[in-house]
Amino acid sequence: MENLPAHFDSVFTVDCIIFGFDEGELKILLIERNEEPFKGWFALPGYFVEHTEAIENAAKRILYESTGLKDIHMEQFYTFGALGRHPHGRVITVAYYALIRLTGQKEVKPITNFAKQAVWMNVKDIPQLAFDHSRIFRKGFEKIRNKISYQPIAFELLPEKFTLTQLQNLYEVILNKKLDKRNFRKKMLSYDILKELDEKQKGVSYRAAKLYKFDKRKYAKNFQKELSFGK
Amino acid sequence: MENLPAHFDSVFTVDCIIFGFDEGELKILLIERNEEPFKGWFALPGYFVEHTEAIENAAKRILYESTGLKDIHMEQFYTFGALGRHPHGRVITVAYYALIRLTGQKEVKPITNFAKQAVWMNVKDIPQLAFDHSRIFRKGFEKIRNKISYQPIAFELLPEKFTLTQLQNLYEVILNKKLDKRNFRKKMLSYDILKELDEKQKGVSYRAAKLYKFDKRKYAKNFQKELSFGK
DNA sequence: AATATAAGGTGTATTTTTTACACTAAGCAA
DNA sequence: TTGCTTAGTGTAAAAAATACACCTTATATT
Repeated sequence: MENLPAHFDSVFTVDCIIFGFDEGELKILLIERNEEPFKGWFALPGYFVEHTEAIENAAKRILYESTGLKDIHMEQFYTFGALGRHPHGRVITVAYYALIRLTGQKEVKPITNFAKQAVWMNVKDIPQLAFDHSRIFRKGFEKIRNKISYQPIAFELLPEKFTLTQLQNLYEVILNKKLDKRNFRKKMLSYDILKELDEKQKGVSYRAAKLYKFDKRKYAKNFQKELSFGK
Repeated sequence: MENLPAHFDSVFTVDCIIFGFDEGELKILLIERNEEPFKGWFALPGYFVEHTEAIENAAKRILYESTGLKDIHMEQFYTFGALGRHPHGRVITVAYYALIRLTGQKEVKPITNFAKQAVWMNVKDIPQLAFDHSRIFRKGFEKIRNKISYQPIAFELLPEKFTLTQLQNLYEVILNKKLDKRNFRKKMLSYDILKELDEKQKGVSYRAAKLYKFDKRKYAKNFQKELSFGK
């Protein structure tokens, strides 16, 4: 790397908040650290970024190593670079979140590096995390909470076919408030971004609900106009 | 820096989009590069981050060196780390924007490092920039465009005392659309975050308008409730 | 077969918010 | 005094958001 002064080099890492939705609960994947510092603490999955890879690639790699999944919706949301956030020196951390479909997914392949175990933990029960990961988590959670109101990210967390009640539950968990069933359905359907399937829920011991799919084509068509200007 | 593997070190920098509003135009500060690569091109002000400083501090330093200003509203908005974005190797860049009061400000102290000159350029006339700075600019501009609709950032760009017409002009320039005067005033005043002053505009060759101030106290009081939940 | 259980699914009236729209008032300059 | 330029103001209509309760349907239980 000619011309770039080496004394400006910094250590930096990517950390990921991996969200999943299962049994009505929003969860994130945490690893239990096997090494100092913060041995025995829970932490967000993360790792160093190589000299030769793009940041985004590092994020994808971490997701793959934590879950075995590829081609997942990931988004960078903030970069943490305060002094003293890592006990061994200044470390820059670029934080991403990922939204994955937990339902149907069998097992999560746990990380071996630095990790004793990997667990899915309800966002309502997250303990104090290693380093400044509690802060990172709060910031990322806030990000998806804002985003869900104007971008179709909820569908990344649901199975491909879902009921309106499942969709509403997910909104309720992320927004942390109860929503009115009739108003929710009216509004969601008015966006005209769902495809109603000729299919119903199975294996429930009560009246089965209709299944829907997110329709990317309709979404693109109907929200193109969002970009143009009214008066 | 014991314990952290040196081969993960990366070069990284902070770049700033410094926005100013003057004579009805939204402008950013650009420097003309004096050195290769991209000698003679315009670029965002930026510099390497030292080992021993927090990212945010580097951003403040760059702002100070470019404008002589301190205690300015700055916000980090994205980190760029693709391969090939710098011809001499992989460079990570954390991007910030700053909102400053240009009106009343005399001169901008130009950067000497790497810079031939520093100029204020209307956001509508930005040429192709060095490196991937065009992309950084677009992303930052988009950020403030979104943000202005739900956060009181406009006031950072206006003089302390301003007229409603000036405020509306600023919204129009950032949102890139004409707004209705009556509706704009009605809505803005309904937020109850402005203090009407017993003072009028001076030095205009037509009827002088009332001056207003942004009232932080009112803002805090009235938008506390935003955080609580309705049904 | 009848009944109980549990969630699915639906409409309307009210309130609030957003939009569209045009003229008079004030101050300065010629 | 007249002309010019921007300041400042209200109302009606449309659209969006909210509040609210009952019947339907599928399964499980007796």
